[in-house]
Parts: sequence; C-alpha cells; structure tokens
Amino acid sequence: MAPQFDPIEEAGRNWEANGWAQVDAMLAATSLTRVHQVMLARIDSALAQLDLNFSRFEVLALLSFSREGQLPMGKIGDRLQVHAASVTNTITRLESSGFVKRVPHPDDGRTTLARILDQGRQSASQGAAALADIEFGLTGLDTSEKNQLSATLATYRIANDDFR
Amino acid sequence: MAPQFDPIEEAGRNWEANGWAQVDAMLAATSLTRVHQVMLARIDSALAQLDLNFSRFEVLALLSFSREGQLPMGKIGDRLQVHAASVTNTITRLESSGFVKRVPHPDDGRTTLARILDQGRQSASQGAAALADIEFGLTGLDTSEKNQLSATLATYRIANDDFR
DNA sequence: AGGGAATACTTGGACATCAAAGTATTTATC
DNA sequence: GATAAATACTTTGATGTCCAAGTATTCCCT
Repeated sequence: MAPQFDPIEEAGRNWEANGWAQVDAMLAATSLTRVHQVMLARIDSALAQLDLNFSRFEVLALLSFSREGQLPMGKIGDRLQVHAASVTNTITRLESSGFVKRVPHPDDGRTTLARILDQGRQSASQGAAALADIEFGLTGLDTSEKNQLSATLATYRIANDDFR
Repeated sequence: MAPQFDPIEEAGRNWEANGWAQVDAMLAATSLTRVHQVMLARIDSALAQLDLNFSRFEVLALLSFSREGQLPMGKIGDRLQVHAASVTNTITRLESSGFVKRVPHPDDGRTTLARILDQGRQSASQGAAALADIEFGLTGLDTSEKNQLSATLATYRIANDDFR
C-alpha cells in the first residue's frame, strides 16, 4: 500500500532536475496537503461511529461552548471560517441527526439560530473524547512538535491576514 | 471579512475551560486544516486561468517528469497517493482539456496509459511558473520556515508509515 | 415614510473524493 | 489447459465544498 520511497522527496528531485523554481515551497505545500489528508481521514474515522465528521463536530463544539447553546448560522460560518452554504448543509445534516434544531431569531427575521440539543451536547462530548484518544490524528508528533507546527502555521495565518 | 480575533486561539481557550483533553493536538489539527484551506484556494486560483487545479497540475507534472511522457493510471494513483476513481476522473478532465490522452498498454490489456500531449507539457510548465510566483500559496513563510514545516510534516509521515 | 443597499440564509450547479460494485484481462495453481 | 484469484480501470452513488443567483428581511438615508 505505502510506496517504497517517499513520493514527495521524489517530486523534489524531479522538480530540481527540471529547473523548476521554488522547490522548498512545493515540498512544503505537498507535505501539508498529504498530512492534512491523512490526519483528516483518521479524524473522520474516529467520529464516524458517532454519526459525525470533523466539520459537524466543530459546529457542535462551537455551539456547546456558546453561552446560550445557540448561534446564528452566519456567526458559525465566521468562527469556523467556512462558507455560508456549507453551514446550511452542515446544520441540515446535524438537524437530521437530532443534534441541533433551527430556531428563528426573536428580533431579526433574516436570522436563523442553530440550537444544540441534549443529544448534540452528549455527542460533542463523546466526540471530543474520541478525538483526544487519537490525538486528533496527529500521533507520531510529540507535544513540542505539535506546538512548533501550530506556531509556524500561526505565523502564516498572521502574515496572510487570516485574522487581525 | 477576517475575524477580529483568532478563532483558533479562542477555540483553545474554550477547550481548556471545558476541561477537554489534548488541547495542543486540537490546535495543531485546526491550524493545519485552516492553512491547508487558504493555501489550496490560492493555488487553485493561480492555476484556474490555465484550466487546471492542483490535482490536475500534479498529474501533468508527474507525466512530464516521466521518461516516456506516459504512465499507467494505477501508477499515477500510487505516486500521488489518491484513489483510483479520482485518477479516472482527473484523467478524463485532462483529456477533455486536450492535455493528455488515454492509450492502451501494448502488453497488458487491463492497463491504460495516460500520455501527456504537447499542450499538456506547455500548461504544466506554465503552471509551475504560476505556482512559483505565488510560492505555492505559502508567501508569509520564509525559506527556513517552509523547510521546518516540511521537516515536521516528514516526521509525521514517517512515524505513520506513509511510506517506508 | 419610501426606496435602494446591505445582510442572512437557501438553492442549484459544478467539482472532487471516496467506497463499493461491475467489467475485462492476466496470473497462478492444480 | 482450465479455472479461481488477482489486478486494472470504470461506474455509480453518497458526501461535502464552493460560487453565484434567488428570496426575504432589515437598515440607512433623504
């Protein structure tokens, strides 16, 4: 299944041999893509038994942290930095699982609130435990490596105005 | 557009406050997800004018590096570590763009070769230049940060038998 | 108060990915 | 040499994401 050599290293050699520029950037981008893919597969696999995936889990976690147990759809998109259309889709899915329900905003007819239900809180908490068990798919890195990774990624996010 | 505070940092505080375990892993996983999303959007955007996205570009690059300018579909999936069905889809798309064509394997009736065409080589080369221009979506990290990132991610891939 | 602009969400279409089933061909075994 | 197993690719269906357009409601400005 796993290749006998590192396909990313191989790509670096080829890139170099062809005189293509920015080999370091290519290698970092390719590595990031691959690790994201592996990590996400593990995370989703750990959550599958709870009828969750990472996106849906993130929404549940966010709602469970909120003061009122509910948030406007738009706010959810802002916090998780995903498209409004994706939020619509995710909430619909969570609703059909019985984890949240849509509630009209009392003061603003445009706004829909997603409210977490008891079943949703319970699954969020179980999901958090399941993810902690697998270290969020990041087993193989020790704590300092994880923190170094977060720090480097934060540098990127700051430099690119991902937030201010 | 961009939030006023760091949503990931905020998530860390909430996680901590709720006594949920593995905060460091959660932060690393969330950061990785977010950076991957931003980076990929930039990459795809830079390639869009060439009628390419990152997946299709990777296939073209791989084919252009190959000795014969052609590879079996299965080999492509192995090298890029993507599903066979995705390779089928990607090659079909590249074929309709006039970048590659399917050729039957001379010795093995089961195997289909994807062969890069002149137009494909040209677009691969242009794509490489376009990606070099934007540092593969990783502007904001200097070379040593990119290399450090690659190194940490390689640690992960080795520890998880992504290759041997 | 009235009307255009902004905001909030949903819908529909284009893509991409994966898993599982299906088809065709080759290899291995007796 | 026949047949079961393995291999290679495609097809189909379920998901999930984004963009752009559509609908509804509220805000802002004169």
